[in-house]
Amino acid sequence: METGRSLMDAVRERCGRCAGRSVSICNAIDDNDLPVLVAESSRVTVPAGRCFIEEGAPAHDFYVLTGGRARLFSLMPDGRRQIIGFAELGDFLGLASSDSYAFTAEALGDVNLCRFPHSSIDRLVERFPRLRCRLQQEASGELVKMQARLMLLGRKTARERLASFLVEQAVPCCAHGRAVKDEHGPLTLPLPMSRTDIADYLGLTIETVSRTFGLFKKEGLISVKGASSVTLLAPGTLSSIANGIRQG
Amino acid sequence: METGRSLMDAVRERCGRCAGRSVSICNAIDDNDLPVLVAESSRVTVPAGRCFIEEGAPAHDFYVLTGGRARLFSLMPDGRRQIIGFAELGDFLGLASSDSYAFTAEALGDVNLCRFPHSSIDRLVERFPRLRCRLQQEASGELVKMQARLMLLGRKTARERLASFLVEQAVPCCAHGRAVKDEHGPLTLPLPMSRTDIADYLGLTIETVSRTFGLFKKEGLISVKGASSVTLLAPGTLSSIANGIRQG
DNA sequence: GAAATATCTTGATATAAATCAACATATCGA
DNA sequence: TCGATATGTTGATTTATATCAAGATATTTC
Repeated sequence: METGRSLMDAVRERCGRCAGRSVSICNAIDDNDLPVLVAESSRVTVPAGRCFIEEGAPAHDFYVLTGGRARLFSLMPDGRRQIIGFAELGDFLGLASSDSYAFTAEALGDVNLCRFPHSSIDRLVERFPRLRCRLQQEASGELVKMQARLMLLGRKTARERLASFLVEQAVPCCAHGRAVKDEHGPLTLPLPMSRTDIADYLGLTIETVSRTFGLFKKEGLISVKGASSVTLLAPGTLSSIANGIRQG
Repeated sequence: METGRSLMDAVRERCGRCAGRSVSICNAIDDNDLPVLVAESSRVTVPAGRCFIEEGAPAHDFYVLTGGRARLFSLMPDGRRQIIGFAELGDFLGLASSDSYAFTAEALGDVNLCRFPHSSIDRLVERFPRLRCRLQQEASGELVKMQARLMLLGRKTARERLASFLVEQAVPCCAHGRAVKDEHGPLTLPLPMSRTDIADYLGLTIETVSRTFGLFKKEGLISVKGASSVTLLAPGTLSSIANGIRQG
């Protein structure tokens, strides 16, 4: 059974070591069934700055992000940009599309992906009904996040927006399920995106973002190392600011 | 077969005459199978101003809106409100929730609904696999709309927001699939929501909404009858403004 | 490792939209 | 039908954030 053996090797290589295995939609599929997953998908590597989904282009594939981070955004004709989200490990991309993609996805650093053609997802879903539920769950979670972002963009102040952003970035760094509180002590986060990205994510200008970082620093809420790393010194206070409970 | 006959009568009563039948998720189910749908759901009538979904409450049910309109919103602790959307005929409510609802739903006028407990949807989906696709499609469409709303709230001016709102309200009034253009001539829309609702939907204040209505009126883009009805005199121009192509 | 370039921060000023305030119109209840 | 209440409009002023403009750090390139 040479074929069987080498297939298992391929699977071990692809899914066995995949960092996204347990957090992505792939966790709806048993280890035993991984060969099917491998057969229906292909691995893609995208260098920093390259787009792998283009707004308006025909939507043929879904992607699972298995390494690195990406910015998702739309543009207005005059170049105004709104960043929809920062995709991270395990995120499923391409749900928000009918015939064509509703956003562009661009690698922040180097990015690893698994590409699933729509037809592959159809076959997988047919074979593993649990996957359908998992996709549904993914869509629901995405919708809930979107609603929170509407509140942020429609009704929050610049301070509240930046605080919300920092707390949101901290969530994956925290123990699962726990809220962000002061008691957890300082929390250091990487910020792989530029200030411009943060501004376009929060509906602000780069200057306002920079100034607000400055204020938080002065107030002892954060400390900054070289613009691409922050330490939350008072995560709970930031969380209160984010929710409009406390103003500073 | 008296039972059979009366059941068919009940079905004819409930789904046969339902205005939402062809636009809601129910269109994934054949006429022959409607009795199952009737058995798994119940009709609900909600008087004007009453909430039928409460943000944070445990999410037990989905709803299909079959008459009237509803405002969906979240609140911040200090009362700031963001309207997530205005639900209309055929809309499927409750997808954006995990254990608890992510928004409150409040009847604008009197509202008719079909309530589907989660368990009923599970059974229906098991029995009619096409329904799963339809739900997926519903979620995708919702996500695409949400992304457009992020751009609106994050990057558009007051003029662009109101123009976007008016064009959006016009879509269900247009022939299906056609874009809103000037050639279609004047388009009269009911506006069942208050100015405050519109403001909270667009991330503006009531005064700014009112002033922008005033400007559009003066510029001959719209005419207004008693605050709850607008006529779009130049739908195409409004559409250009909405997309930031033209500023006035 | 120094120059060149890009990114970020900080300051001065402008402005779109918010807030405060008065008035007008519509809706409702007796 | 009329007064009372809610809702919407318009005007004057304030303010949070954008814009304009330098300067300061990073980062990259040779």
